[in-house]
Amino acid sequence: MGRPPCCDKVGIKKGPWTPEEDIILVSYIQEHGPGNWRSVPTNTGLLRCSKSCRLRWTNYLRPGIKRGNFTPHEEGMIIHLQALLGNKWAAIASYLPQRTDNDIKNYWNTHLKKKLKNLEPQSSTTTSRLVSKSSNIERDKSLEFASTSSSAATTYASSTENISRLLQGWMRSSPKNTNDNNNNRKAEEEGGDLIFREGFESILSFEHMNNVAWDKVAVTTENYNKKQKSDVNSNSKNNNPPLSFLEKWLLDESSAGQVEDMNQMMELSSIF
DNA sequence: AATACAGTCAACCGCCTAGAG
DNA sequence: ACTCTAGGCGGTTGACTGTAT
Repeated sequence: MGRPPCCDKVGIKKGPWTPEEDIILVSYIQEHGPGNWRSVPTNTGLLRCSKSCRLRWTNYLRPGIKRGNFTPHEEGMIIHLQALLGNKWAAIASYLPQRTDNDIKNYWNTHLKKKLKNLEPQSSTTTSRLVSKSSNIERDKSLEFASTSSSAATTYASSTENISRLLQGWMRSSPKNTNDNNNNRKAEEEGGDLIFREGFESILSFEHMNNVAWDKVAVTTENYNKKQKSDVNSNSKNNNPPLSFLEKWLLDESSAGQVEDMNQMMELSSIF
């Protein structure tokens, strides 16, 4: 007898999410906070399984997600961390809070693997040299992340982004924002209200919006912030090394590529 | 213009784990 | 101590788009 499905698959919808579904999910999470995914389909009427709801939230709708091109620094961090941790995408993502594990995994599989393979004959000795090389190659490229390399699903991708921006607008409006969140969004602060408004107006322009409980898609961020707090607490219990060290190492842009040999890499590995 | 091929990425599948009962 | 289940994770798939021929 095989493992039972995570949810009753009869009548479960699959495939890409629609804007309407996103709004329903976002409004529900806004009210109840993320978690208890099992009850989400039941309570919202979404014909999606709980896993699908969780995935959609964590990978696309969650506030603070950065979409689009990876910067050379992010790229370097991913390469460093992949060398240290292996394909532990969730662990790697925990050091790139604006990126999702899925995004990092996709980026690794589609870009970095290839890039490292191409560089391998020239420099097989150290990961960090690879980082340095790849960083240099990309250094002159734009750091902007507004447009993605592929325009796949462009129409709806922008809608998703708008939902995310809307949520960021909520987060900004909350006095409980963490310093980290504030720092991460520093660049977005300029014109933030405009972005918020644009996102909001864009969402309002969707068809079929009459069915959405807009009174629920409202001001309070209490539940979400509570969850965020508890997530911060639970993160302190995970197996990751102290962020203070990694911050020093990873977040110091100038240090990228300065670790010259594998011995140093191994020293770093030993803390894990 | 039509077709084939390659690249990208959102979403699914199934296994693993932690925690509740 | 054991079972059950929700949530988390990594691997993989398939739809879609862009590019080459």
